[in-house]
Amino acid sequence: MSDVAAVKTPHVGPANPRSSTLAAVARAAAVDPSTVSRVLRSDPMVRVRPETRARILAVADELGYTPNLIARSLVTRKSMTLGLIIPSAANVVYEQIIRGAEHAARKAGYVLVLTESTDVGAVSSAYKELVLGGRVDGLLIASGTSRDSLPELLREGAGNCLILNRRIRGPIPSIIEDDERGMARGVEKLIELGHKRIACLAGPADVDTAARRLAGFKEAMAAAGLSVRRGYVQRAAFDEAGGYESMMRLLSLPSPPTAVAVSSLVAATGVLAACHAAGVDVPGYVSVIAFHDATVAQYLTPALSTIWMPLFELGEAASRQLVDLINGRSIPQLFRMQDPEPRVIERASTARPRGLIGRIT
Amino acid sequence: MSDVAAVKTPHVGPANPRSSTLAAVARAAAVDPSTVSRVLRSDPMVRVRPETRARILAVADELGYTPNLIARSLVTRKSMTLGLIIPSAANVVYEQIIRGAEHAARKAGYVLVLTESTDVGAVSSAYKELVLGGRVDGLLIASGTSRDSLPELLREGAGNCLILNRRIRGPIPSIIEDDERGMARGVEKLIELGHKRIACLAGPADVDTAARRLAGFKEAMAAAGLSVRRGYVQRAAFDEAGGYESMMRLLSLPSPPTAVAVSSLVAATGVLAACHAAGVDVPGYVSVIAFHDATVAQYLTPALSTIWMPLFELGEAASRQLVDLINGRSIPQLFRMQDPEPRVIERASTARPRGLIGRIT
DNA sequence: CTGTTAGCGCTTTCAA
DNA sequence: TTGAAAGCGCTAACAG
Repeated sequence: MSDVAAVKTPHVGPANPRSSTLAAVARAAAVDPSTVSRVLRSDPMVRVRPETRARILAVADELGYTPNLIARSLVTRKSMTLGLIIPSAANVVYEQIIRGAEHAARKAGYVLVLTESTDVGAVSSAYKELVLGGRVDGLLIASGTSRDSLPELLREGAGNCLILNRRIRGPIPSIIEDDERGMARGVEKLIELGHKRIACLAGPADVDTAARRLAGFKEAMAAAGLSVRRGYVQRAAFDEAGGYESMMRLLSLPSPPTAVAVSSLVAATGVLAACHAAGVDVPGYVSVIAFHDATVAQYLTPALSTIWMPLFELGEAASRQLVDLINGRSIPQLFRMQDPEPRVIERASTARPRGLIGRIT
Repeated sequence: MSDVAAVKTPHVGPANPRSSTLAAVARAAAVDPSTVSRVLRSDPMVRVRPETRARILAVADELGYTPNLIARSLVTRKSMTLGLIIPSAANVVYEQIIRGAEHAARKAGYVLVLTESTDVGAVSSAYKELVLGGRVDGLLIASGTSRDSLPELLREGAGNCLILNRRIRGPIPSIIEDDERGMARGVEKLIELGHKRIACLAGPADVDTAARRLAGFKEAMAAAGLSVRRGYVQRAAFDEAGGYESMMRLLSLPSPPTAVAVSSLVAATGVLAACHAAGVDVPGYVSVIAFHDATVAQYLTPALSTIWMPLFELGEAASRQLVDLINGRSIPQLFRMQDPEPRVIERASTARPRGLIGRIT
């Protein structure tokens, strides 16, 4: 009764904005903190008198109460947060994955946070900081470009991790697109148009997706009984400069291709630039098709034909599987997206080969 | 002595990967937890016997100890995390900001997490979840496109927030680029080339940056004694479609401009596409310059002249100021980046006006 | 239906 | 130089 005990600020520290506490709400509503906790989490299993609930809700609202998730995490041992590590957020391809992952995470009650890191070493420290530090319950790893470069830490059973859009040796499960099939669809379309001298502008040799897209190219060529000519497979970085240079090399070949399948949408921008610089007409002289689709494709000159892949769905599936993993359900070690299927979007950059123009219908 | 007390799992919950605890390290090193804490945070103020320190370090390493940041946050009341809310990570413009913000945050000992949200309502709930929930110490808000749309919550003194690249009425401080100056530089360049009939492809009327870029356009025109013709200011969304449609409208004018200053790099892609579709040569018939620079600009057809802005530096400054704010230092209510200065990067999309070709020099 | 009792893992006075 | 004790804000048994 005589204990006036004003609210004390125990540790000084900078004045961060802080919501009132659960205890304060309890006091004001004249109930026990545990009751407030039950009501506010609206645990449906728990029965509380409507009148009490109403009072608590009213007080909480009046006091502008927001639960301290840090405190909650400490006791529940879960943060209800998923982490996504990406090499670069600015890639139109990743954006679709991000949106899908975000969507599915939210649907499962999780928040998604992104961390950029090109550096594979950073992935390992992010794992320690985020997962072991308790800030996220699981990690989607879309970074670490090369096939075998994930550090030991991750290869030796880092829990609650999922490799996204990449297949890596080791115990961590992966979820990937059917890159082989996607690329094969694109090449088949080129073949269907009448092309025989088809080149592949493949990505870096040590990148898993690049390898699988190249495999799809080769499969489709072989299936049609077409041979891949010398110099028709060019390795290039997945960026504009890589596409530009590789295309220049292709054009300088004694007998250049009549069509090129490009492993990356960004690189394809460089390919078009190279053709323009070399005074080569697309698709008159050479057809171009790119892996992955995005809005920008239809605004390039000429509008770029693309291979649409289920990127949004990949992101969704990744979040769903990670949540399963976190909840102790078992998930496949390697999941390959099969649905919806890749499909070719024909725009202005593909046409019948130059040799055939005017000769066939 | 008889107490064998095996490690118990108090609450069941899914088996999240958990590092060993500080208490475990203390036990193994036969010291008090507080001593371990002191050593591991390597507080330089605190003096501990080298021998003890070494032992603790060794044990911690052996046990693979990673501090639980959640627990630490609960007591220190800081998460050492900064949040960045962006409308879309896929924009090349934001990428530069993100990198800068990340860089400065890390330098100050903070981790940066991104959250995508176009929806302005989501900004408000993110504030509650992240800042009030204690998950981040401060928030950089680059979202909320329209000038006045930030919800009440934010306008009435949300602490530890900084509006990034946007000026919004209300108590929250902002940090912006000198958009007026940047756009003016671009227009001056066009004027210098001899253009008089210059149009501005401005962004949406309710977006602050768009308004300021348009202001810069008008200033530069007025300063040169040039009038802005009817229909020469087009409003368009900051995307490819917006640029495309607006350029088409400009081209259908009775007397079309000889040069266009475009408020957005993404929209400029649409502008080039429109010119191509309309059979209009760039820069022969019309010159195009775009606000903001990125790698892709030099690979468009034709290579796009741009106005380079200090985006990386903007991100850096934003993080720095937010950290200051968090630490109780005062920061300017409105900070306008002045350094480094905007500069025009001339590429192939700008040239002397068609009327002057062959007539001057 | 609600209160009591213990902590989650860490930091931080205050003593020794 | 180190230990003891208290507690951050919340949840989750277990009683009542």
